[in-house]
Amino acid sequence: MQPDQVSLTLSAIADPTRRAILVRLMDGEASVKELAAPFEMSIPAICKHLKVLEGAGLISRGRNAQLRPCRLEAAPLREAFDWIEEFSKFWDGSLNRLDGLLERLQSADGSGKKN
Amino acid sequence: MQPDQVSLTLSAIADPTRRAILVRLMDGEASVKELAAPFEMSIPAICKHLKVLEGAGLISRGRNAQLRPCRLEAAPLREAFDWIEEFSKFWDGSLNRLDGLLERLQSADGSGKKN
DNA sequence: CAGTTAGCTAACCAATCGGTTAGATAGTGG
DNA sequence: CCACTATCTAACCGATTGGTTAGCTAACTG
Repeated sequence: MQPDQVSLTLSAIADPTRRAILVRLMDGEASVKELAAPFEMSIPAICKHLKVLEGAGLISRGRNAQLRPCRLEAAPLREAFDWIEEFSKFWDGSLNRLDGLLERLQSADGSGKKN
Repeated sequence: MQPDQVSLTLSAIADPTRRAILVRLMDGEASVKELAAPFEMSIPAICKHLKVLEGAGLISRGRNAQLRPCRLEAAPLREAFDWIEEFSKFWDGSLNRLDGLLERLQSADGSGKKN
């Protein structure tokens, strides 16, 4: 059973090395060697991480001479972001986020629906 | 090396079963048996998932007779949410391509500090 | 051309993950 | 006390993960 896109995205960014790579790519394209520089692991290890990121659609690769520059593709993050956001009314404790406020207004307005 | 909290949170919610459990807990507390009901896996498998969620601080457990009710603890999600949010500017527009273009123009224009 | 550089694949390894079954533990209720 | 219910632990298993080294391909460079 192949995993859904949200699972793919979340497990890709669950690794700190891969998160650091994505953060680095916010500054713009980078080659594999450039991406590998800050880490103490081998280039093939970075290649594997890049493959995971590419498999999740979080980066795309170009071609420039013998370089294969990586570019950030943030679109899949949106779905993961939206999933987590559903829980925003449960942190901060007191429903003081806009979402929670709106929900309370709605349920106060309609016929006494839920608790 | 123990993983940081964000990695812990993200890998906990990278699993669809665990995400479904958290969604269920938005409706309120539930026992292990109740949480296990929608799934085709054994109770011990669910126990393991709950242990992962508890280890990430995403649920807390109570005690009520022989029941060990689970309660949603959404606070750790906020950090993960905040991390992803940093990328929001890259997913709504085609801003990232413009950004990359601008950067390439800049580095072509400025001192060739590359590679 | 030969040599160097960038990147990839293959094979291997230990550790972790996600599930199982079997059995232990603890609380409830006749 | 006995039986039942709910939950957890232990031991095991196959698949996946995250890393390694060795060796390959492709493109630039002198």
